[in-house]
Amino acid sequence: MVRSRKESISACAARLFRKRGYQATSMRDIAEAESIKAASIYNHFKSKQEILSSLLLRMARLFTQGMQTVKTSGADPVGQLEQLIRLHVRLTIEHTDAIALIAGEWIHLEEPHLQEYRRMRDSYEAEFKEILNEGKQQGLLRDLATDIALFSMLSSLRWLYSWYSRNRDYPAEKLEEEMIATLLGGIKA
Amino acid sequence: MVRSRKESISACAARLFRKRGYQATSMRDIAEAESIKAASIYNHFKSKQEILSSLLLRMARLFTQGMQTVKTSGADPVGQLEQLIRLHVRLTIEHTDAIALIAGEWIHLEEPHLQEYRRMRDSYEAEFKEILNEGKQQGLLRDLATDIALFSMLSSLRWLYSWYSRNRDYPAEKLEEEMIATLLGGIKA
DNA sequence: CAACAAAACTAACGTTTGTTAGTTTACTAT
DNA sequence: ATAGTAAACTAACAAACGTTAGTTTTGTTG
Repeated sequence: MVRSRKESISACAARLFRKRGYQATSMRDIAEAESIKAASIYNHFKSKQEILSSLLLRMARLFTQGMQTVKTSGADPVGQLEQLIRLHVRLTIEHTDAIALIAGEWIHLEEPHLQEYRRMRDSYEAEFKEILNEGKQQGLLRDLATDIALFSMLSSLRWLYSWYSRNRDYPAEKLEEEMIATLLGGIKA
Repeated sequence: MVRSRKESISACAARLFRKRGYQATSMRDIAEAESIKAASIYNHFKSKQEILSSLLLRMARLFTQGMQTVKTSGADPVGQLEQLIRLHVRLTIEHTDAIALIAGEWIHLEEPHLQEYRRMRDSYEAEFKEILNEGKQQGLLRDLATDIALFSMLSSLRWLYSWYSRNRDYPAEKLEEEMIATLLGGIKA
């Protein structure tokens, strides 16, 4: 499989943005890692900002699509939560660098990308919360402060990239099961 | 209570570093927010880097001291975990901006501060893990992958500042109890 | 082989940045 | 009052940044 120069720049930028931060990574840094000159990047991206926004919005779209799949799966709330955990684990493994940017680097998005990103993130979290509430209502989840449970789950899932980076040999399947046990074990009725 | 200019600059920088990131915050930004000129900051700090490192190392020291208090308290492992959760909640409430920097901005620390920060963080996490292992050994905690449970708890605690910023009116006492229920509920035997 | 487009290059621009040097103002202690 | 220190100021520099313009190389297509 041949990876286009554009994709290669994207992956490279994701790695550097993650390691040093968006602002601390210069176009010259990215170019050097690609063995080209900074000006050449502008044949593929119209700005540094576009590199960041394309990375973040792609991840946001993958999560949004994943949520749609889960909600139309017909599973009960607990089953849906399991599917969401698997979604996070898989995206984390497949896009470790890009997903790391979700934790902090999204603040460097400029308009109109920032608004779009926030909208998708907020929708995702709202739908996640809905599933938790439904589970509680159906008696499948024990009584708990929904927004604290939500924030707690999302924190762990958001941070997973960091743990996975230090444990790359951990089998995906096993990681999914452990995450489900850890995150759902405490809230199931 | 009079807050010295130095403390005022620290608090101001923490707020800006959190909002825009360390690299994206200029000395002129901090100065303007303090209604002084950038050069005047150098009467209180010898560099921008020193502002960041003083903020982060202070928080690291507070956590290290808290851990020491907990370990010498004589409580059983579950009691110690409860105390640690309370520690995180309190420090989060008292130092919301500075604690937010722990999530991502520490990567901008330069040597030798970076090494010192990492050492304290790693020690803290190792001692946290020890308590989990002891709890498991004493049959107080159910069987689980210790490092995944550890990472999951720390993720939630690290992210707490974000939730708290959107829910500043939530009573501290109640937040402590909810966090204990959510984080320990799933792992107690 | 000729023609064209894609993608690399060199060179330079205007800004912004952290920091320094030197000077002036404000406050405090004798 | 005066001396001395702390903390503000003005002015400037050298480096690094994102980006642009214009040119050359590379690769493909008729």
